[in-house]
Amino acid sequence: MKKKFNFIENEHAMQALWERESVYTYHPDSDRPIYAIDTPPPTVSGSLHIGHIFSYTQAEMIARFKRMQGFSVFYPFGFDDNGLPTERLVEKELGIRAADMPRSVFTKECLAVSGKYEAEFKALWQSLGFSVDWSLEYRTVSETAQRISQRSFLDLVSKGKAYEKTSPVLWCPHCKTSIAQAELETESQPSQMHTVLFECDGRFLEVATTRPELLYSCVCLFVHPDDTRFKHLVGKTATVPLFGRQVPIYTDSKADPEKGTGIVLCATFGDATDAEWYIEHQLPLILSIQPDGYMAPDIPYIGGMSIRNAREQILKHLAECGLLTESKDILHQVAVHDRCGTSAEILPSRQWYIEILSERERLLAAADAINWYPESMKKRYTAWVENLKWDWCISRQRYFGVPIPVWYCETCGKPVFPNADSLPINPTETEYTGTCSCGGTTFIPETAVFDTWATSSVTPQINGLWGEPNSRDSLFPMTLRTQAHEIIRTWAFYTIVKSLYHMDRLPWQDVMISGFVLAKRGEKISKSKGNASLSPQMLIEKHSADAMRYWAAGSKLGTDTFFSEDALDASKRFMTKLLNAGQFVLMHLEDYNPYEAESLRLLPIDKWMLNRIAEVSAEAEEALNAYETGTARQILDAFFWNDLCDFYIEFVKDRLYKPMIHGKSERTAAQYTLYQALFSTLKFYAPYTPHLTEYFYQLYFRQYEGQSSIHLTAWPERQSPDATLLDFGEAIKDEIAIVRRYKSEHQLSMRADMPPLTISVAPEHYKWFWASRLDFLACTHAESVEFEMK
RNA sequence: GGGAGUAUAGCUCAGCUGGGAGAGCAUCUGCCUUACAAGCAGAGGGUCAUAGGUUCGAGCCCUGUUACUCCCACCA
Repeated sequence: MKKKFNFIENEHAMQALWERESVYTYHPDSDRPIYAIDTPPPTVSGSLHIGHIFSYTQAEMIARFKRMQGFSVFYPFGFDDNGLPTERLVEKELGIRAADMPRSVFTKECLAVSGKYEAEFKALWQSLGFSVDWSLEYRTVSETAQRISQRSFLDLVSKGKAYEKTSPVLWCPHCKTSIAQAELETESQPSQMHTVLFECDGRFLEVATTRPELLYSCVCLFVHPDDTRFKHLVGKTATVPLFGRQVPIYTDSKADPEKGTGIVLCATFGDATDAEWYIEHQLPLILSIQPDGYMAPDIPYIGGMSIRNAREQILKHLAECGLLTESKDILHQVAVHDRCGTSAEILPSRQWYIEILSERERLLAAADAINWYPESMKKRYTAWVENLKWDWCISRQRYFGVPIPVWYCETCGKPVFPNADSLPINPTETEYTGTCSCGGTTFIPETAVFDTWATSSVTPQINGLWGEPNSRDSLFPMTLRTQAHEIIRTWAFYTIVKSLYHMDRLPWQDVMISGFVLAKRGEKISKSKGNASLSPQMLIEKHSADAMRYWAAGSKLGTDTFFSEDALDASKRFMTKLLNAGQFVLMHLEDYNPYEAESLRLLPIDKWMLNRIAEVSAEAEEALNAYETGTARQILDAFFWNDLCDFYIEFVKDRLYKPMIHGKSERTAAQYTLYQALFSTLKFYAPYTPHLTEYFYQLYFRQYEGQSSIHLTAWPERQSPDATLLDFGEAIKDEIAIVRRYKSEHQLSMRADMPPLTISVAPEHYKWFWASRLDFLACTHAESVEFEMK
């Protein structure tokens, strides 16, 4: 009895083999063309989920394919383990708060926790059989990455692209840090629209607001310049309810006559428009909300309260004074911080920015110079760039991150920067020893850190060790960036910005954008939403890595998909089929030696099979060159299942078993063809199911083919196939199908005898049919067969 | 409100530059066929969301409509 094949044990064995033989090591001195992949370093913010497998596996298959195409593949892996996401993970996991301890202590905890998760991540990728060269692994918190990140910053400062200013900035009161426009998410929340009464010329003005707690910060009212209802008010002043202050009434075209009462109050700051007005109309600054999310202590009625309490309290007072005329329930779209879900506020503070608004045209042109796969993803990028409203704020008032290498002169406030050779540097730990241009010698260190994107946007430079003594300049520009579509506006965008500024060139040639795995209609699987019930580790242990990979390759690039365990049945079915087919072929190759190639006399059907391989190779290659793993898999599945298993093997089976009838050299011809067919099939599927294909390679093909792994062999030749021969194959398949249908319809066994057959064939196929008659008879169990020309 | 995507068999989806409507799963009917019953051979099943248009010809191109999804904007 044959022992049942254990796919999972085989996977462990093959992974050990790959490591032992350093199959995936990148050879910088190779004379092959380089194919460099800018792999996404997953954010260390929790465990990985099925969506990661989906998108990373699609990219991994490309790495394997490109290797077989003859490229020297640079396939690194990294972890993005600094910044707010990691902080939040650590705070949650350890039950601590960064603010409660010295930064050095907290940093130590972060390194430990992220290190633990990274080991988990790495184990997962390895258990999926990723062909990564792990010696190229990087962490964005590593010294080298920090040095490159700081070098990036200093380069931008020197080029005038990075600047600091005090101005209204998006602020998360929960995380107590500035945030970037890209970090906002919109959330629907129930709220109320309140109408409050201002007073002007002894009459009441109705003004609608959703944020009455900001009345204290009201600095003016706006009406639309064309709004005739309020023309008489323009230029006058109104009295803020409860607080009694006089504020001017101005016009601005952004005041929408249709919204609210047509009169809008401007507070510093209720929303982004307020911030714009503040700058455009040079309004005074009256702050209500503090960085910690509480109201300033000196505000009457609501000082020191939380925003929520302040709102209730102020409404109570307004109502008591008869200054509140209406409160209407509405569903409100609120901008929240994507990491914590807290409503973002706008506060003035000193932050560092990277200039992007002024370079819009250049950033748009960059999109045209990059190949987007699928093409439509480019529009997401251009739409984002066209709608930018703020320069990119890169500073964060947080703890665990790359320090911003800046001190400020105590005398004049001017920023000063470290020497390039002192990087990485932490200004809170190292004093600035120079002298300011104003003569000042005392300096205050910047305590903020870079946003995580400020560092992850230089992954091409980190991979290429930009500016380091051992830099790998030959990697630029990288060939391929792979990522999911949700971070086009962040990671892809910021990476392009940085490469253009630093090197005046694009970071990569191609971008491959994968879709998401959705849990149910429209819902994204993510750890924060708690629906990642199926852990990748468990699925791999239960179903095998190859099964997961085969599934991940199934959908069209860029489109979202659903996952259910049932979908893995198709994977298992395929793997069993490949296992059986492989074992069958090898059984018949036991007495075959490819080196003893006597003068081969291939039958037409054998030649057809070889031509089909060439054809399939070309078609699949074309799909894979466009990063369409799903399309390629369909082509391969049709070939393997229909042409090889159901047709060719059945057709030549008798020849293999009965050389006394068919002839010895005819049997060898079938063996030769099966050798080529199985080997090619294994190569075709090597990117998809690397473990199972490697199994057969090691078991049999390695002794003849030389390479230590199937993954170092070349993609099957794609010499142009003979079209007439391909037609002949289809014709003979049709004839076999007719016989099979006849038997099926008459409820006969496939081995049931058939009466004499007469087949009419195309003249150009006649001699090939004739040469195939013995195979044909055996396959159909017909008593005899005649071929006549059509 | 702006942009993008999707709509094809009961389910999940593929259909490239316009000419045959397809695959897997599910259902049904057969078949123990010296690799595989986790298989094989078949069958049924679709007005290709909808209304128009272009064309000799439209799932595919154009316009409108509807539904769903995603991204962005919208906090008066």
